[in-house]
Amino acid sequence: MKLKNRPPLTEFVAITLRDEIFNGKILPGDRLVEGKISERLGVSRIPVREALHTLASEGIVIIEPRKGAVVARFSEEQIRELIEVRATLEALNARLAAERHDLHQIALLQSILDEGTKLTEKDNLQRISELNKSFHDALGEIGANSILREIMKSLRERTALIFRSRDNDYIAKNWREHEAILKAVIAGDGEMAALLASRHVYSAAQVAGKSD
Amino acid sequence: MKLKNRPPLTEFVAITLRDEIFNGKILPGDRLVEGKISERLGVSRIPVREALHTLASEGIVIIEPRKGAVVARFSEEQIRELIEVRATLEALNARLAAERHDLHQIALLQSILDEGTKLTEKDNLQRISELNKSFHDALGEIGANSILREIMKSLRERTALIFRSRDNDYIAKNWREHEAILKAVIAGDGEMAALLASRHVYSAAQVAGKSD
DNA sequence: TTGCGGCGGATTGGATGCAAATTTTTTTGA
DNA sequence: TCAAAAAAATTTGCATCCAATCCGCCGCAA
Repeated sequence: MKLKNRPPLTEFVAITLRDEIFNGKILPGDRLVEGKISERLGVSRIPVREALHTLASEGIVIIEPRKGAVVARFSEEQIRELIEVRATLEALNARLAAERHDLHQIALLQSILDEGTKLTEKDNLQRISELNKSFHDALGEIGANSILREIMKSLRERTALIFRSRDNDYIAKNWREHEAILKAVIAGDGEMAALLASRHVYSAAQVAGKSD
Repeated sequence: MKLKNRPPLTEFVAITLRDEIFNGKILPGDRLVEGKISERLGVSRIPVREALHTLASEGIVIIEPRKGAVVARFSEEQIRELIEVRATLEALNARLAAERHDLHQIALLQSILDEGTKLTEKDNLQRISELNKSFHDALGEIGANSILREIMKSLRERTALIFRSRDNDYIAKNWREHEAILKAVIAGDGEMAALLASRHVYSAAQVAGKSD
């Protein structure tokens, strides 16, 4: 079969920009000027415009009519709100995963967790960050609610934009919490899984937030 | 004097299409061809494309690269998922509203409900449908979580796309449930408000779903 | 100095045109 | 007769161009 399916430029632009935003090359509040970006990436403004629209729908950039696009900045209030919603949805997802109780997928989750637990000892931050995503992805797949998954993806992206700090203590704590959530899921204890997942979000937010 | 702040055409197109979709002029599964729409509305394809993207981000149309846009159709599975997520978030919002307990805004909500309760007796469907929206909007404002509000807007649009049937019994039942939710909010009983709001979603889904 | 109004560059909104891909129709071959 | 291949017609993706608008700068007057 032919693999002609060339990905649209707009997607390339969206991926590139998302990457630059999450890697800190473009900072919250920075303007995203269509002309500059199109020139830099060697495409016309059209795919850039569409990519900006896509990023806007994901909530990581804000477009104001006739003003242009800027990387989203979140007020303290919005951060609180984001956490609140995300905690609720992570809880829902964890509950669904626990109630579904698919042994095969749980095994996958367990393997991811095992690797992560080992890695916390030699702090390979890059790999752990990947595993962090894998953990959530897998949990989302088990929860098996595509609507939920889509919404949480957007919420995670936005929180990732806010919380970038990662120290070793945090990573270890993070994995202990993941482990606890997994155990509840394995045990089929939906209530517990939900509670832990919710607290996990608040806990992560607290670590990343202003130190007091 | 000067017509500043002229709304972008893309917005006009988006509103028009949304309207046509919700009024059944365009049905789920129908193709949305850029050229046809642009010709029909007397604009170029560019604003149409952007409008389609906007609708896609709201989940009411599906865009496949190089294939075009189609009004979203939902599988039984996706409907179940939609209800599940929406119930959880409506519950969260009701709880937040109850806990917030803003007397001024509660009065507004009460007035909306009073009108609705009267109207159920003379079944003015159009007005009631508007009030239904007002009720949810107001509750969302009291809940005061902008992130949540945005997500629920999208979820409600999608469920509205699915559940169109309205008979008088349903409307009366609907308002009784709204009333119960309101009372819980007024009493500041977050748990109860959450529970009722969640059940309300399932109840509405059941009425609208396949009759058994 | 400070506020105000207009001027010019920068930037977004929208139109048009064309190539590539997709869908539909027609033709062809068993 | 019908399925597969080829051709035609749609339709999308993208580039380029023009108009409308915004923003900062400057001069000017109070």
